[in-house]
Amino acid sequence: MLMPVTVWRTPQPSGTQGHTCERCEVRSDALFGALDGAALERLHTDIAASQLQAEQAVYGRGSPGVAAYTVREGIVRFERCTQDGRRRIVRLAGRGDLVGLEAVLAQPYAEDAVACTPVQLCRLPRLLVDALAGEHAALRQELMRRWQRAVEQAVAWSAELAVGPAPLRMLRLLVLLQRHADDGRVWLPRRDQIADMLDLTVETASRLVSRLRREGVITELLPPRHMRLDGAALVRALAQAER
Amino acid sequence: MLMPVTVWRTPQPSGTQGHTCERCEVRSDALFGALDGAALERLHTDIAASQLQAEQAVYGRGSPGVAAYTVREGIVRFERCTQDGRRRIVRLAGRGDLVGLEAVLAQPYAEDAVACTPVQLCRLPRLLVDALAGEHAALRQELMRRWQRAVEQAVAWSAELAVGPAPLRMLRLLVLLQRHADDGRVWLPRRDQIADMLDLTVETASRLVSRLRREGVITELLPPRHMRLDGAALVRALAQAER
DNA sequence: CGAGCCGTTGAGGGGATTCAAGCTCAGTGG
DNA sequence: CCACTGAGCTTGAATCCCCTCAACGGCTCG
Repeated sequence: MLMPVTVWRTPQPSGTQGHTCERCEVRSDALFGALDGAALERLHTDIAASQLQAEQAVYGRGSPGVAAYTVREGIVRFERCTQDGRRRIVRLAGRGDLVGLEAVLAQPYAEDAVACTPVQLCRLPRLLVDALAGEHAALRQELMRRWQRAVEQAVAWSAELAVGPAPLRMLRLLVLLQRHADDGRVWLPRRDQIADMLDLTVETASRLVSRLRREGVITELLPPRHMRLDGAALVRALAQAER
Repeated sequence: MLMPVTVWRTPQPSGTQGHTCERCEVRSDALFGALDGAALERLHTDIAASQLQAEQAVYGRGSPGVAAYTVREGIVRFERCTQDGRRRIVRLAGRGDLVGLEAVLAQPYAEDAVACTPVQLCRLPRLLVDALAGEHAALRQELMRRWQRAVEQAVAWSAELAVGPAPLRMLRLLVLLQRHADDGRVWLPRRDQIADMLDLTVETASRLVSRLRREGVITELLPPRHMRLDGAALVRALAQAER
């Protein structure tokens, strides 16, 4: 099943292989930011950069974890199904985030990971990460920090997006999406995706978006799935909704 | 503020210091299960066992993380406050779980951790864990596994307990509590705590418990905060609620 | 006893869902 | 060219679930 290519402002990668980790634009955020030049030199020949279109899978729940991925550009979502078969979106990852950490433990992936926008990734094979972690204590430290961050994001998701009245949850989602903004253009999920993030029905999600559009908080852009956010109006709406 | 001591069936520790990690009843589940006898010997003189009453704090959000804790007995909850000041319970830990992992990274604790029942803990100072982790790769591996488990539990909480109709969420909570059962006696949280776990009001929580009691799923025991669960009835109720 | 905490139950209202219809837009094939 | 189709989104009306507000009972403790 092939998805239509949505136009999205992403810098083109110089190739699937030819970038150097030393000059990586997300190096300071990324896992290997902790390493020195020599280790990086050895490293970047083993790392493959890949690019995915929106709605393509990064990996699937249950498949053997052979690599983790650094998100260089774009947004990735984590999906899971409840026991009664309804899909739930449980977390988002953006630029600089590390996804599929369980691969480092040689465990199968715990969730489905899917690209929300066109996405650029760096593939970090387990064996490579293992080898480097054996030598570099700083890398081990950084790995553990990543895990801790994942815990905090998961907890924040359930403490912020899963509770309270629907309009408030929607506003909090907008705040989160704004953090992944690309030069003022913010990703606006499809209505059924919003519904699966906030535990709503498509209809309610649609009503909420419509209201925010009328109030000027959201301005939908072309192509679809893009918006501009009025930060001030968002803050105002939040302050009012939290009372 | 001192809490009344509720009677709860817990094996008494032999002392605050004198246990040997080698014979620890949770060793196979615990962090240091990965270590050999010699390392354990050196270890157990540095580890302090402590006992908390129900509702006593293990640690508080923001305070400097100087130690992680292994739960030897009892249940610990993690609390957090939303921006609008309402309390939320975001996760539970039980026998064999490791809490306060962020201390290993010398980070402040991310949440409040509070004993739900009388609790026995082993205190693992950061410096000790750091030192051992430097020497033993197996321990590092186990630490990372713990982090991964924490992520999965946090995700499961928001995917299972935070979504769907209230009766269903309540039943799923019972399933979770059952896993922490102590010889058939299951901890039954106070109504306001149930409310903070499932994002309900106290009244709704009370109504749900009452209904389950009438239906025979729950039998409340003395002293308060104890119950017996009818597993078969629970499964039946779940099957019906998930349709 | 009175006060306060914890739990329970009822009545009423509001917010989200359900059910239903209709819209726009892109792709398809006559 | 245009009818037809399906996906995504929107809107309305009716229903239902959970919240709000309120009162009350049991219990412990000062």
